[in-house]
Amino acid sequence: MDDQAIPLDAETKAVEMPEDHREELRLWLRLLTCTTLIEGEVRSRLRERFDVTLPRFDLMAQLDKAPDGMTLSDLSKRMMVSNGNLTGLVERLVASGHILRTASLTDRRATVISLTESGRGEFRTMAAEHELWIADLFGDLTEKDRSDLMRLLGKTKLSARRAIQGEGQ
Amino acid sequence: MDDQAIPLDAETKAVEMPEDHREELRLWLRLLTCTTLIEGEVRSRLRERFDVTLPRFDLMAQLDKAPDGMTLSDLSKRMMVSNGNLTGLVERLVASGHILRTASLTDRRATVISLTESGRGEFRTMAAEHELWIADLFGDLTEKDRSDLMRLLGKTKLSARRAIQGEGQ
DNA sequence: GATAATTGCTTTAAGCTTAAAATAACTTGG
DNA sequence: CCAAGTTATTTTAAGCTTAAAGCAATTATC
Repeated sequence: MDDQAIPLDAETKAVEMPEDHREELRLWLRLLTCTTLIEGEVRSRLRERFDVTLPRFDLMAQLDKAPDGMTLSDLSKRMMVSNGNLTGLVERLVASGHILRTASLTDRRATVISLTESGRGEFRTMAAEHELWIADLFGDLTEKDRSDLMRLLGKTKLSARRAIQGEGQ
Repeated sequence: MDDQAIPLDAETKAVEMPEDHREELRLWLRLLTCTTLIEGEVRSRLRERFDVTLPRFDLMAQLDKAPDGMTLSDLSKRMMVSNGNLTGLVERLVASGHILRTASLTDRRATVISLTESGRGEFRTMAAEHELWIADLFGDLTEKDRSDLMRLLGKTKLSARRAIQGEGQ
């Protein structure tokens, strides 16, 4: 920690100098800005157009991909939200008739959640329009931009997972 | 909606066929996943390490960049959150001694928010460590990856803004 | 088969977030 | 000046979100 009087050569500097990571920070902030911007717009359009919240839409989107339903734990992992969060969300969606709870046949702790007929219908209608919004929001990117971005985000995802997994050691 | 018997050539198809935009949708979901993943990790480290929430940290980060303080409206725009949201957040940060409210000299409606001495000190300590976390989370990306990603996200940001601005017409 | 550890879910308390409505202060155009 | 419109902020109601604690059911281990 105490700086020696002896001057450091470039190589030593590269190793010893505390690098600044402002570039990564700016990258993170831009990533966050993009997401917040798009998410906010989608949220507001879902509300205006269908009077539905984003979390509700997200939950239904997961269920639409699982014709036989999913347990709360599966949903929790897929949606990356806490278990307790889902309890309330599911409650409200059951109350509004969009989803159904059934006791699991194989595990008496678990409940299986699935879309009702009308829930699925409503979701599909919203999803079709939602897809167009997304296409428009990303509309100025070329095909190549999109595939490059996809690849780089894939790499980012892996990097983050590595950093997160690695910490517990 | 009724399909004609006459087969469409490729060009006509490209124009008339309702394109599917699953690619853009997957891109959006991946963007969201990356952000959620990183944001969740940062949130949890801030809590464990400094017992502070992400919104509090974000607010202080804005203030640290504005030595003379900012009004609530400025903060609201920068942080992309609602005005009402800030009222409560600011209240709690004042209560904990991190920030200060002063009446604006030029506008009696407005209040100027700024960091206290200790608030700034605490923030800088957290920010230094936070920067290392981010560097680590993005650590598997090369210099080129990062600059490519930065550029593509910049393009995405502009595209989204265009789509959002354009809607009001 | 009994004990221990894990898993699935709910509850709780606290805080975050939004949209919408309300209040107060400022600005602008006659 | 003054009415009309805008801007800065707060309040409200509803819902979202998390972490942590707790309970019940399952799985693993001996």
